[in-house]
Amino acid sequence: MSNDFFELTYEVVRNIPFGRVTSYGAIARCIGAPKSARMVGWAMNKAPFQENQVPAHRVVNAKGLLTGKMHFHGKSMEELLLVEGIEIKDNQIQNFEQVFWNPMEELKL
DNA sequence: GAGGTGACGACCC
DNA sequence: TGGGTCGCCACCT
Repeated sequence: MSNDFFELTYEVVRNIPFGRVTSYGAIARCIGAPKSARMVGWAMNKAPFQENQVPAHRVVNAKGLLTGKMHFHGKSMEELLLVEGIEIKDNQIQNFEQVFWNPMEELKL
């Protein structure tokens, strides 16, 4: 199943707990494709098209920067993350390490 | 059918 | 320490 990559990506993102965020690279590495971080981003692009809702707003780059907020229509990632209690300043997550959620640690695949 | 792009990351200089 | 470049693979033109 070549689509396992996307499936796993969506599943991992879906498992992100409330008030936590993660990075594309972390997910990519968790599914066994550390060099395909970009694919994770592309998967996020396809996420809204999936029937299963994917909290893509909880996924940011390794720096905690909301690079993909422009792709969101309607409410901004900032707003969604702010509701979860995550502080955002200048499109960057404050206390990134604090709110960062490592799929490897929690999922332990 | 081929080339270029992209919600990134890591390596090199 | 910081900036620039390459890699990666699917989707779009």
